[in-house]
Amino acid sequence: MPELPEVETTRRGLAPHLQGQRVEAVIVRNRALRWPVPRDFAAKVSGRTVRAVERRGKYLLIDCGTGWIILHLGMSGSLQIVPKSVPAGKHDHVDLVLASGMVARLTDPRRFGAVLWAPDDPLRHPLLARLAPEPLGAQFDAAWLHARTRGRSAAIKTLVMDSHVVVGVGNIYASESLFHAGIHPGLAAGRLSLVRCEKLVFAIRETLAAAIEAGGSSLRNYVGAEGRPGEFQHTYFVYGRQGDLCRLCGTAIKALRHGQRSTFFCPTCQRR
DNA sequence: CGCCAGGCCTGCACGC
DNA sequence: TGCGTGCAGGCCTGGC
Repeated sequence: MPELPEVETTRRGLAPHLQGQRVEAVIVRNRALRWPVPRDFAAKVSGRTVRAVERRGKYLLIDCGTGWIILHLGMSGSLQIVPKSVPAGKHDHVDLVLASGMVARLTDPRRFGAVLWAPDDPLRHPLLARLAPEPLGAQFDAAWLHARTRGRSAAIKTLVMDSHVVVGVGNIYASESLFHAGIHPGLAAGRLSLVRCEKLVFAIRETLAAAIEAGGSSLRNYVGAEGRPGEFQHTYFVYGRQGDLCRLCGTAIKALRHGQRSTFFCPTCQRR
């Protein structure tokens, strides 16, 4: 589910409720996430006051002063702020009970998400240490994308989703960005010219920024921290639109598979 | 029943 | 030898 825009939407919704709040208690109902929630997680976090809620790629980072919570929403996760009187449901695995009387509650039916503890700089954690630049940051530019794709024969779609090339772009926004850049998803990445790298970088930034603006996309069960669904899915040009007509040229949208993931594109607007 | 689903790690065989 | 690459598999539940 959540790609960068959904994670950023969650971060923005969460931050005002968490910042400066003391975590009175931590309830772990199910440790069996993507990786087990550390046994001492509750002990590490209880009693700490949250300094900041940050994000790196699709990871949420909660600064507890004495260490950081590293949180990933996986495929089906969401993190919501609710009053602590709200009873926990079947898929509510972790609660941070706040002094304010609210809880930050992690819900994740498929349990592909993660809740980890980093005693120091979370950016040095093995999962984060080798991540590519942020797509909305200055480091991610045409020169970077061009350099990272030289000599690569894999489809550009695959590389756009590779966190060593750029972080945060998942299956939906990869298809959408390539559409906006006019690039065929199956193009061998190494054949992308610098000018087209420029277009793709621009398209990725614009697509993600617009999605954040819309509060992310809601497919199935995604909701932001305040429980509001995102609206960006109404703006899709290609994702999930196989057989529907291209909003720009009227050609039927086609589907492909790259690395077991479905890809959608307009055969007229997108060229190799 | 089988297949699909927004993520991401590991491991394998293969070809250069 | 060591990459890059495309797979399959794993972690899970739920909807069609």
